[in-house]
Amino acid sequence: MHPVSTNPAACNCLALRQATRHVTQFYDQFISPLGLRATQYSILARLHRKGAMTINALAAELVMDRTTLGRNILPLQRDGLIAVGPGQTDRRSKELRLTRAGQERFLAAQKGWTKAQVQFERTYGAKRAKALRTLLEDVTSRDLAV
Amino acid sequence: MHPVSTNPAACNCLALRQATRHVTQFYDQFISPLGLRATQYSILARLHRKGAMTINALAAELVMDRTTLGRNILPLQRDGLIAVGPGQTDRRSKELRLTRAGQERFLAAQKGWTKAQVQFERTYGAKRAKALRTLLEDVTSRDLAV
DNA sequence: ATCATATAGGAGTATATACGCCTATATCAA
DNA sequence: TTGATATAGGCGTATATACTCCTATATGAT
Repeated sequence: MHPVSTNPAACNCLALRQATRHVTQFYDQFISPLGLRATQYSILARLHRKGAMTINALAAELVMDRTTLGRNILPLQRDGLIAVGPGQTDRRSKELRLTRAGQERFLAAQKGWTKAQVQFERTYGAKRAKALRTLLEDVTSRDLAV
Repeated sequence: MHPVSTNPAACNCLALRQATRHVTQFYDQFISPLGLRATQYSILARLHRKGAMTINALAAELVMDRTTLGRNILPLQRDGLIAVGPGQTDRRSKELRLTRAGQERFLAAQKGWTKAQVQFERTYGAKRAKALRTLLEDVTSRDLAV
């Protein structure tokens, strides 16, 4: 009924990458005028919801390589949106926290995000979007290790 | 029943980006030892299946920005995997084609891709993968323009 | 034929992504 | 206490992504 698809045109990875490029450009139309890229928005959003946390902890939550997050925080730090301090208990770690400016920037960008989300779900269908997120979260949380 | 979700934790864009990072790393484990990244593999695969085409045409097929593809072909060209020549009818365009070395590299990498695809579908479920691809292709082909 | 417009692609710039190797600190066993 | 090991994070390097502005060529109207 559902054999494994080794049809080269049915690459799960390519389908994901194409959809992500397409959707990221759409969301970025709404949030980049407010001074944040998609990745930056997700970083500030997480710090806003969860409070201060270390690079490793935040990278794990965002399903992002530790070193990638290390690069991604640089422009945010440079622009004064996040502050980086030593970890409370572990001197090796760095704690990331939203600054006042970062919180304000995030709240402004959130208005753009909401417009993008609403328009996306109207076009694509809220039911379909929910089904997609469920499948995506299942992929993301699954251990695919070799 | 299915209201538009403006729950900040239910961002369609973030769900896509996280899943793409996760799955790309998995597929890359299989194909990068054979000398290609995921994006590079998709470029060579398309040229192999469709034959020579211009930058604009290939970028459209891969749902990739024209300028992004222009950068992405540089290492492939440098390594002699693709050749870039003038367009047949339009002197403004550049025609991309697989070289012999490119074809061989692709065919070798395809073995790795097949292993990744098979293992992914065994872990995630072939039926679920099919459903995911259908939803993703629907997103990708849809005009989301503001 | 000429000029306005449209299209193909490149260059500069900036961020995003991740691998391998490195240093510093923490932890745990003897 | 000390030595082995594990963990937090940085740095070098390379590719990936896309925006803006630019040049060259093609096309279409007059």
